[in-house]
Amino acid sequence: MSNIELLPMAEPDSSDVAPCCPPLTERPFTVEEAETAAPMFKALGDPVRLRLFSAVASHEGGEACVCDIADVGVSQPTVSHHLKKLREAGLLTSERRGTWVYYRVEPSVLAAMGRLLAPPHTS
Amino acid sequence: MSNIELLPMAEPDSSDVAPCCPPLTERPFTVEEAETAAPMFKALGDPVRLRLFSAVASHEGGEACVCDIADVGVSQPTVSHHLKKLREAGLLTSERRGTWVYYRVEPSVLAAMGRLLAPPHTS
DNA sequence: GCATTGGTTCGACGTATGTCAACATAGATG
DNA sequence: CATCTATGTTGACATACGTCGAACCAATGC
Repeated sequence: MSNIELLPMAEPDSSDVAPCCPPLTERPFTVEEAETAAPMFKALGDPVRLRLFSAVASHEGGEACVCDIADVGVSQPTVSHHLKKLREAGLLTSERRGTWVYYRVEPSVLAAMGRLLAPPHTS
Repeated sequence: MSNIELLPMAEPDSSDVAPCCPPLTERPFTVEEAETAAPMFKALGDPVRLRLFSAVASHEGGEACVCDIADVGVSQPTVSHHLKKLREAGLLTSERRGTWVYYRVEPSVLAAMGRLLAPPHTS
């Protein structure tokens, strides 16, 4: 049911993060809105990055070690490069724990992008 | 009132667009899924294109004349170039009616992209 | 300390991209 | 037909991007 809000909510802004822009269909984007939102789409606009992001997002707990997702057909420096791009776009965060580096998705960003693409009321 | 499908449908591949992929968080994308979905994100990954797309999508009836949306700060050939990119990505369709050319959004694509970004079940 | 494994950073290279000015095309209008 | 307006296309240019190998840091184990 609607037990989605029962989480401790450690980060107080984790529910309304990235109120960057209204749905694309609501009104024409301003220059600022476009320059804020476009980098997120751009980051997902490469097949390798999309696979890396999907691999992290679909992994247990939305978190994955680089070693678990690095098999995407390009060299390891290239994987690192793409993960950095995803980090810079705000879609992923990274953390080193001992030997390995773990990447996790920023759930609020996913929700915000989904809201951007919400279809208009097809009444 | 569901007369949306009464159009002649000149291009046969414009109707079944984008049952392309599951949500990004469901499982790691395959190479094919990534190469299908990435171009759509890529097309929205430029600020000018994002503004053009939003301008069309938010216009009355999801349709707009080029002359109504061309004021985005770049030259007219550049606008035309970006609209072509959005067309090639399957996000927009164009149609000439008399003097003006009208662009409209492909609603199914919007829905498909929104589904891609659906957040995981936080149960 | 030294070797090993995991991951990032650094150059370098070829290709793609965004942009414009100039030209071309399509309808409308005289 | 001539001309004007609205879009699209072409060619050129600077910049950004994706990719790799090599060099470099970070933790672990000998």
